[in-house]
Amino acid sequence: MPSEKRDSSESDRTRQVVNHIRALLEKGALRPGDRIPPERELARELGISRASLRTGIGYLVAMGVMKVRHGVGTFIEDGPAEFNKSSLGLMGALHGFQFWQMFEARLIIEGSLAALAAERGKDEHHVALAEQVAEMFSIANNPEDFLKHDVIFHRIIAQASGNPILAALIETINSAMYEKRRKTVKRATYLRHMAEMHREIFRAIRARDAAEARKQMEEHLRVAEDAQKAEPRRPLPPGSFQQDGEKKLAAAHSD
Amino acid sequence: MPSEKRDSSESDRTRQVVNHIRALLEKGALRPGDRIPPERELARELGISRASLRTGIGYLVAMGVMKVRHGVGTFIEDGPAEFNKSSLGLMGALHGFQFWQMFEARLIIEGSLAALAAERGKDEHHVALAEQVAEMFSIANNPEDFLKHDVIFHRIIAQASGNPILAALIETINSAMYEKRRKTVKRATYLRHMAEMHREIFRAIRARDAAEARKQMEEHLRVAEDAQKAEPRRPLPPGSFQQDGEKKLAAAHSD
DNA sequence: TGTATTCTAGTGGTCAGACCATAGAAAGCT
DNA sequence: AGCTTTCTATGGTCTGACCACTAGAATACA
Repeated sequence: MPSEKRDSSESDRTRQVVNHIRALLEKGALRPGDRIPPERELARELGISRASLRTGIGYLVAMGVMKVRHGVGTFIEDGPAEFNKSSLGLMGALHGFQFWQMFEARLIIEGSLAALAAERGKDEHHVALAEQVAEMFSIANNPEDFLKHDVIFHRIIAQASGNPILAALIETINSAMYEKRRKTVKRATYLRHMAEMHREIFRAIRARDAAEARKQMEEHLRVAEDAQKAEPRRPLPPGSFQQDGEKKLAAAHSD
Repeated sequence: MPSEKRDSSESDRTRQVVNHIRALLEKGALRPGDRIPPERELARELGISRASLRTGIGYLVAMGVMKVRHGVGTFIEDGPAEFNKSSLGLMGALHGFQFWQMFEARLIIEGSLAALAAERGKDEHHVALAEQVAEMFSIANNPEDFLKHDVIFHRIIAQASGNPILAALIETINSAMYEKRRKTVKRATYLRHMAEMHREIFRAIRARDAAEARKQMEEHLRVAEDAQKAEPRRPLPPGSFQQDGEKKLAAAHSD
């Protein structure tokens, strides 16, 4: 008999819970924002202990599919698609990610996202982008607020690209970088320049000029990276990535 | 006082466990493949119940940082960096990912990966790639084995790119597609053509021709996608993605 | 002596039930 | 009405017992 593919990382009960939820999601019986039944009740329905149910829920929470609110209930995540915020940080700790690599990944993905958005963006996206750009200009002296609109601007582009998978990936990366960006932008004196760059990106997207959109986005991100680099080098805060770390090729051949 | 950023998805005990492991990873006291102490023992050390410890471990397992082997022990994951295999599938069920979107993401990321590999690849990578290509030619009539070398080939390129973050992302995507590819390749009669395409990619990388490497890779993936599409359309197997699904813009504006 | 079988210690998986902590709703007070 | 207190529902944690799996040791067999 051909043995079934088993992801040995999940035990039977956990798998049972995950499949149950997945089935409900695929059937459309469960949608973002919905609440699932109380643990005691759902455990009884599934015929498993509450502890096992909680293991399965924890698994789904860790993957960014569900969210638990103590004293309130357990819900299907309803924000933009992304992997769990801390996942990249943990993987960084394990595999020695470095910051320039995050910027590189961001440059590649967001560049393509901008190009796709130029090709596929609808009017509603153009409107939303224009609004964010306008906001950036109007409050160009409040770094905190500025960053907020910056994040939304990029998120709309991801949305406009029509590829939610790439959107989820970049959302994960940006989440991991958010704290650092927040500190950087705080002392930024170039917010107006930033706003102008965003406007250029927007114009290219609205003009459906994919190549230009990519170019502007890449330039924008390079400037952002340089600004980051210019930051005073403080000792590594807890949870940051390593400064260096060569990896061996060995693992690549694992069967 | 500025309130601390709290990821409300993790309770205190879970956080405690995750931070403990993270700290050990960052300190280098824990490396890929290492085993952590037995649950009963570690729980006592941390001063928490075994149940809580297990919650934390489950969290780390779900994020692909650890792996549990029943009856043996709990280990730090030692394979290539990637998010949990089922994460993309779950997110797909939740956000309606489609297959063409996976191919598109793959095209973009692997194209860039090939270009980076051309720029940064070392001799050892060239050697390893050549070996895989040779294997592909030699066993071009055994689809199962062929796919194995195909996977390794792409993994080496990711490694050679020098960006483990992008490598982890593509590894996650490829994992999610593996089962489907396995079925496709089974009836493939064009394996020799595939091998030739891989050889072209390899040559471009060895010649350090980034543009050509990207071009060849993209062409290769387009052919692979067409082969996939030519597959007989069977009813959606459990765990697959939806056929269609427009998303609203609303979520993008969430604060 | 070498091999197959059985046993056993170690370790993760599940269960049951109790009690704690939190958030929101309801009731009571002024 | 508006504030405070209490109650209720729901998730969080603990304890300790028992089940299930794995690997290696001990044993039996040839």
